[in-house]
Amino acid sequence: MAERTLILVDASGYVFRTHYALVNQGLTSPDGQATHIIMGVLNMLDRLQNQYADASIIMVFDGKGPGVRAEWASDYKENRPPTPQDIKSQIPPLQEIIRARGTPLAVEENTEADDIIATLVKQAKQANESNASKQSYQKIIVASGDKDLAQLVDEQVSMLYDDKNNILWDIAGVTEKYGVPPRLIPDYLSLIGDKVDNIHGVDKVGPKTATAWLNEYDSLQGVMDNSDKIGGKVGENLRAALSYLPLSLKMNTLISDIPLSASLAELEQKEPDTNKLMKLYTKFGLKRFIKDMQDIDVPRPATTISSKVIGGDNPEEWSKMLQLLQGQETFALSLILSDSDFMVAELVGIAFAVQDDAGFYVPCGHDYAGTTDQLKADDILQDLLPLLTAADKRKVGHNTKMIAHLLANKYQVSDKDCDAMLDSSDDLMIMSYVNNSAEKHDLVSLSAKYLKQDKQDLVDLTGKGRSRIPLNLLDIDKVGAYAAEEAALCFQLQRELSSQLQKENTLQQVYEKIDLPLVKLLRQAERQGALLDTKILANQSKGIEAEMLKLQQKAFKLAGTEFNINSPSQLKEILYNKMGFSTKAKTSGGQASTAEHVLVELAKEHEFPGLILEYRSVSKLKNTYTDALPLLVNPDTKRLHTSFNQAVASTGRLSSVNPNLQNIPMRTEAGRNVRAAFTAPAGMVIAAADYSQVELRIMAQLSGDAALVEAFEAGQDVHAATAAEIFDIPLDKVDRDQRRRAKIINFGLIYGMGPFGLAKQLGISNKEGQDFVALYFLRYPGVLQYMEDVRATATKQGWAATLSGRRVYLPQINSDNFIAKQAAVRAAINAPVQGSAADLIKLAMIKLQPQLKQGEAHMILQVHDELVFEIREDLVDKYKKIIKQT
DNA sequence: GGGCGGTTATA
DNA sequence: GTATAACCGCCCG
Repeated sequence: MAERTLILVDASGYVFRTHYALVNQGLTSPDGQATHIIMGVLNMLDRLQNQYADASIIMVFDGKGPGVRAEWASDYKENRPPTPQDIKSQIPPLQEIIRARGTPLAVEENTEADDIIATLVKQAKQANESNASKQSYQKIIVASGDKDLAQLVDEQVSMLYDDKNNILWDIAGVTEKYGVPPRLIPDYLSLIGDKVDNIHGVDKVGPKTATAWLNEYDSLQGVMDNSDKIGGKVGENLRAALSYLPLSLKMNTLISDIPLSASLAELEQKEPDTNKLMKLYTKFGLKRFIKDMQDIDVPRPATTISSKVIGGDNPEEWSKMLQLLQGQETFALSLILSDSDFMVAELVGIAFAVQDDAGFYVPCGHDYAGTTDQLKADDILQDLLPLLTAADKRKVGHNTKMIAHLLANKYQVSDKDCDAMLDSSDDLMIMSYVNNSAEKHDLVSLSAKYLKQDKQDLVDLTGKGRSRIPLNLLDIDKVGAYAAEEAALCFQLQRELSSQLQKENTLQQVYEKIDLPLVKLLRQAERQGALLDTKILANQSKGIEAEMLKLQQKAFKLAGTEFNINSPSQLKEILYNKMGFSTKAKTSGGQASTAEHVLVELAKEHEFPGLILEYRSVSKLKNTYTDALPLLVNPDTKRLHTSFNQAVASTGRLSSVNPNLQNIPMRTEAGRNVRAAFTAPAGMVIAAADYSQVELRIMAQLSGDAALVEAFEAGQDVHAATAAEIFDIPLDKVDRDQRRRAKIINFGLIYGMGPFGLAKQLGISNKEGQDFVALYFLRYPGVLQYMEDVRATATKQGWAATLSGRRVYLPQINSDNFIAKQAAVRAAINAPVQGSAADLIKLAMIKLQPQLKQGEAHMILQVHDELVFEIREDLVDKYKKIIKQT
């Protein structure tokens, strides 16, 4: 059992105490709201957390509402003056801040903090006695200046009466202070009474008399029983009070069995929500707390790069900076953005470098209390735009598409200016990708690889997950040092990567003629976005939900038990242990697989696996598409903006994220309904153009195989032609199954499939598979030759090349691990095919874009061999020709 | 919350 | 038997 200290803070008590202590300090937030209580209580909390570093601290507040004592005595607290507005207004934000700090907070409606504390004390003691409890409390401390709470003190519980001077009372301490032990505190208070709370005591009895009586007769009951022995006026008063003293005692006794909405075990310190916290601190002008949060020790390698922050209080510096940039042929820039989503991001600051060892940072969007003066983003960009768009000035950035998005989205920079900027920029991410797509392209990796420099990592600055602090809330100097370093490293990297590309002319060409010019088209397509009919999808979701429920119920019935149908591991248990199906395949983890192809097999013997397949298919549709896509529609543009990643796919393909619009369903009827939700605005239509059999055509081109080339040149159905060849029959005698099998071979070919895989796919024996492949290569000897060539050169060089000269490196092709090596060989065979097709469509996009007039036709998506456009209805024929021709 | 395995959507 | 992205469950810290 873990042992620690539990501190229960009478937060409401502190609220009142700090109010009267600090009310004259005039502390306010930027918008004039009083903050002295927030400040005072947080200071107290910080003190406690520092002093009791390992303690569990719970902040306990009074809840709204009259509470049970008002039922017992209708005049309870009647003499209290109304709570000052200054106090009332600070409690909700204070509680919000405490919650954001992750510090547990206990508050219950119609309940006083004292009673909650008494209840928690009781729970803590029970935990200490229980063997089942995971947590025990070595010490229980009640932090309060309120004498009521002194009654809780015993061998396990002490009371922190004054946290500043660390005055901690045990039983002896309480006894010394009040003259009676803690257990008699309610009795003591009842005799004295409380004018303000309207708890009636005995007239003329104060602390002295109360102490004396209690020491004589041991308890209030004892005093009452002996009331006739007490003479004089106080004796009379005591006898007069006998009727109501039991009620007073009840009022003064804390209640320790309050039903709590969160038990002690649930009141745990959590990770702070730093983002929210920074916002709250900023809102209330709590500068010290902001500084504390920003004061993160960033592990920094010794850097030789100097940084300078250009503030808004010094416009001449900015002018000098601009002049400096004007005099340069090349400058690097690094943008600090508020968000990774290009549709949302705003500029926080911008860094420049014109030399290897220095950078400048111009902050403009830091947004916390206590920032130094900043220039305005609009002014900076207005001054900068001529430089950014100047054709004779080379800009260097990392992920320049993002930079252009920001300018276009938030700072009204025109498409023309964005294009002009991108046309005169180098993108280090793209340069690295062209140089070697198999490596990483982030600046930390590039700095390490090309410059042997240890670049500061962004997460060291911001933290991650819930504790991440957005860059606009981070200290200007810290972000400035980071951004300036980044800009200087970009400046250096451009030189290194340029010379790297120049060593290989074909790579230089791929960069200049394909991947770099593509950046601006992708930005436009992403910005244009796709229009989505969310009503259609919402309807589908509803239908699917009902269907899922039905399928699930049926499946439970057949299985004879309920289980999580989404869990492969639970399904595996049901299928193979409970229901007795035989396992057909294993997962990579060695477990019995429940993958689609397995369930298809099992579905032949029983209804159950088919139900699972059906359920999976519809739940995939719902979770990934019909439910998820509408959530990603941008509220401003009402469109779906994917982001094309130009530097992840090893072969040169693009990929699409947030959302992935390259895997919208197509094959099944229900899936195609998702496609139907992609629409065009009035007067426009969606149009798609795709290459026919592009990869096989490229295989024909690469191999020069006579039969394959001829099939395409004659305009034949290539799968039928292949069937005719290998089954040795006339083209017009090929049946459906023969065509199907030929198609499988053709595709397998592109993927570097061997006889074994083919046999499995076609459901034939390994021997038949071998015969098939042999026969294929007999008919297409050029293809065989090509594959052997690729295998040999890839093994020798470590890479394979596409038609445009793009390289696909295969790090594992000389691996000692046979499996890994074989996989690399297959990738080597596929890479020129897939990669050349990627080059081809990229070139087509670049050629096409200038022919698409604004407002008439827009490219909105690329799906590997397909381009999707939005075209004005009346111009479809015109653009159809242009697109097809191009 | 992060990472990974399993599964499934696309070309 | 190539290339991707996203979702869910599950385990870990």
